[in-house]
Amino acid sequence: MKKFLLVDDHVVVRSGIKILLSDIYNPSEIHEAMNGESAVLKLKEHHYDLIMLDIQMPQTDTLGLMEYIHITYPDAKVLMFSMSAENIYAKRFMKAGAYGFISKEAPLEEITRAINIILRNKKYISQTLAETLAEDSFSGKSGNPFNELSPREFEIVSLLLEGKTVTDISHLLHIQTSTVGTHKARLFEKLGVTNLLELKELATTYNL
Amino acid sequence: MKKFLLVDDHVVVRSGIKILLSDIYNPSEIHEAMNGESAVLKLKEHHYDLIMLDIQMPQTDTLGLMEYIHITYPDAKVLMFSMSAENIYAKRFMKAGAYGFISKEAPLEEITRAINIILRNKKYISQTLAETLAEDSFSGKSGNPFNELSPREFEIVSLLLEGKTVTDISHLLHIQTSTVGTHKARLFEKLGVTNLLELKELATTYNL
DNA sequence: TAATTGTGTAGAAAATATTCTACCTTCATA
DNA sequence: TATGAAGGTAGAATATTTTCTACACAATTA
Repeated sequence: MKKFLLVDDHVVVRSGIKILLSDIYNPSEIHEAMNGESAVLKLKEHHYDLIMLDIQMPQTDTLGLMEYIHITYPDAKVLMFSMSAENIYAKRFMKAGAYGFISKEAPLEEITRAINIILRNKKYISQTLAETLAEDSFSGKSGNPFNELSPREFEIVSLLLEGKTVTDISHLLHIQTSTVGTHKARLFEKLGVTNLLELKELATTYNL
Repeated sequence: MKKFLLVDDHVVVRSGIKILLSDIYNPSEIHEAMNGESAVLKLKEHHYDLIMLDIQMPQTDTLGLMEYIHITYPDAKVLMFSMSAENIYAKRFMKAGAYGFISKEAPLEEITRAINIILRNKKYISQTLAETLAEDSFSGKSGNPFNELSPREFEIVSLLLEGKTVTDISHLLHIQTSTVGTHKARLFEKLGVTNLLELKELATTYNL
């Protein structure tokens, strides 16, 4: 009897994963959370064999949540779910302790495979992610300038790309606007851009 | 016995909607398509009571698909599905003949309501969309929102899209920054955007 | 013709963003 | 173990942007 936790803000996505899971593991117990807060509460009360976590949720700092889970429950196995194709986020989440990263666009069999692998206590690495990782491991140069960013800078660049302002971000992250400003300036410098539109363009070419 | 067509590239989303639909209408026949091409083929062979169409699919021009469906099957009822919240595209899809537009973030009841309303041959308009539409319906506006701009506003929007700042523009045009600010605010209002990134996106969809 | 609407323009005040400097930590390494 | 680099944080001073209000001048319309 496996116990799962689904964290996703879309009711249709949760339903979809739910039937997928109950197709593979029957019987199984499946809990749902539609945001980080409720996920944290669930985790306090239950032990799960697998946590499936959507990386895009409004009002939720998913990377932070992933880190929290990893620190608080080092044995927890988290499979990150992304709406967009395999992207630059994958590596960061893996570094933060995720057991796997998969796109919702992936075929059913691959999702199933990922889940099975993780339940056998191994990390799931997709083909494309494996290639990216391999590429970086020689050549300290990653080719992708976004990888030069520190975790905090990356967090901020993501928010900036969502159209958030410096003030928005300072509230979201509970830090001063000057701090956000500093990060922003440093990351613009690292990426070699001078304004938001250039940043956007750069992000697009690296499909972030 | 209702017949549905789901067009979405995500297997989990399709599954989710599927159980939602079969909860509401039982028995029902539900077909799936994971891209525009396969949707077109399905439409040639079947008549559907409702088509649910995701607006975000890679390699698919969804607005074009919507127009095609509307022209080819004028009686077809299409409910657009968007991953993001109610957005600037809604209006354009409605104009292209959609029967409704709903965010996947919407609560289950609202999705259900939308489907029911459309099956009763009425268009489903969300509260927020209704407000936007009501506003324009007075002015017989053209398809391209950029045409609503005054010459000066258009001049400024172009410079903004080149990455120029308000100050840059005030120098270029020999006017005060507050003047540029006023134009900028008015044009954001007219275009229904709230930040530069949204403006950029809108401009891109109209390949400006 | 009088009233209204759309445009282009700013001044002033308020809100935001940027810059500069600086202080901790942590971590790698000479 | 001392040294220095990298990262996260701000305070303060500046600079820029936004907002609000207002006014003039068409063009349009009642």
